[in-house]
Amino acid sequence: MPRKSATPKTARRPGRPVGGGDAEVRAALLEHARALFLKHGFADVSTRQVAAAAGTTSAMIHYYFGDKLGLYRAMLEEAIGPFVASLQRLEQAGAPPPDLEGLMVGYMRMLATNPWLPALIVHEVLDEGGRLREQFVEQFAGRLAPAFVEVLRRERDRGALRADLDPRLAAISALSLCIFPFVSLPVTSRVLGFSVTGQEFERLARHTTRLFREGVAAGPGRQS
Amino acid sequence: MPRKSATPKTARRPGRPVGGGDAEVRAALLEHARALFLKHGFADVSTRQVAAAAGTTSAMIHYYFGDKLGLYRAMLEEAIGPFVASLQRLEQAGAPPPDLEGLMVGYMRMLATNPWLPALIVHEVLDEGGRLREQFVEQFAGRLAPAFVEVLRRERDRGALRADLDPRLAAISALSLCIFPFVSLPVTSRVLGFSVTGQEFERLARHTTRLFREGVAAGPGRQS
DNA sequence: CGTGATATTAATCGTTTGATTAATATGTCA
DNA sequence: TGACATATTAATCAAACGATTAATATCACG
Repeated sequence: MPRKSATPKTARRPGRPVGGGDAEVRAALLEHARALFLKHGFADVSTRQVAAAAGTTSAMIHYYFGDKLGLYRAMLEEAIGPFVASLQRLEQAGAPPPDLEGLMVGYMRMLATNPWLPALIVHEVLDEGGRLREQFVEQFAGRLAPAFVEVLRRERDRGALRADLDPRLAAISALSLCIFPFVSLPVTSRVLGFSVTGQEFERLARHTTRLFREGVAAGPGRQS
Repeated sequence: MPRKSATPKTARRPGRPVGGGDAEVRAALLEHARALFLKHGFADVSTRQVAAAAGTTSAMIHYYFGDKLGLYRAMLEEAIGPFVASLQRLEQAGAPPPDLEGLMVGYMRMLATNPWLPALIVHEVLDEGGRLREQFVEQFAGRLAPAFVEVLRRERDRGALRADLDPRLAAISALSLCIFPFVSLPVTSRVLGFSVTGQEFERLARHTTRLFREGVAAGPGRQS
């Protein structure tokens, strides 16, 4: 016998819920949007999927963010916001000239601490036609990369680096050494058993900075 | 006055076309599928788009390849086939132990010569949940990476490399130095004015191999 | 208390997508 | 020359998608 209006199971009727005044639905949407969009890409994830993961309906996306792209933008803003802010803070604080090793290790630690960052870089920066690539490049790569070049040029002119070193190429090499081990982790963890957790991260960081300075060759001199 | 059945413009009626016996429609589909899928990703490109670019209809995709995924698989097969074949040829040919520099430069030249390869790597290998990632990893990264490790281990035991060098980490560094400059080219070309055409490629190759051997530090000894 | 702002569900709309089919025209070969 | 294989277009289908709306329930405040 079907009851009139009291559906007994989890089915809920429309209407504002009782408890929370805090925007927990909005936060849940952002959280699951980050997890899903960064894992599978923007086009591969539907608004219904995100809403279901967050325990709500796709209409809430329209309510809080306007549309799917609005949710994506808000998610990215929240994700890279802290990094852009800390970058600005560094620039304004009189720019205490950072040392090479500190810069590299700091950058790597940032990638290791936020495991979703490499995926974001792949989807947003490396991927052709990544949404918001413009913004990401301007606010992030466009400032970090020239800073790297400047540090290298200064160290070279100071005599600490080879005189014939091209700072631009060296910056690209440094960024490659710092970033690629993390964005390629899904592959290297399988084909090489690689990992970057805790102790292994320290080994990677030491190895990378030393390789950049000294290379892999044996002995103090050069060979052949 | 609308004519009865003779639509005068380019509109064509069904039926087998007159000339070609060669499968030029199939080839055109593969060609434009590669361009579009590698540029925008599998999910972002519709079968209608590919068909229109190839000057035909989406029914031809069904006719020649079964479905969208079949077209994608065939495109990838055609794209990476030559590389897998040459890899097998190298393995079977008694494995003439390759030198480090040759391996690195050869790998980089491969990326420079086929400009769509970096995009393929981003979409298929680095991207979480990339279709055919399994196959690509097994046939490509899963063979190239261990080969790299083996070469490094041999050179280290031979005394050419530092005794305390971890071959696994060194292999990851070498791959980073070789691959990342190419996959990050869409970014570095904008923020650093970087390029890898002709003469610039030679400079990059020389710089990279030398940095891997000797590092960036000045002088023959070490510092601090 | 009651009225408007807020938050939520369920239902639905129009579009696009991948896939398929019927019709049609050419090639091939006995 | 007729019959079957091949290749193509146009039309269409069901499903999924993004987006929107109407209904509904609670909250905040006078």
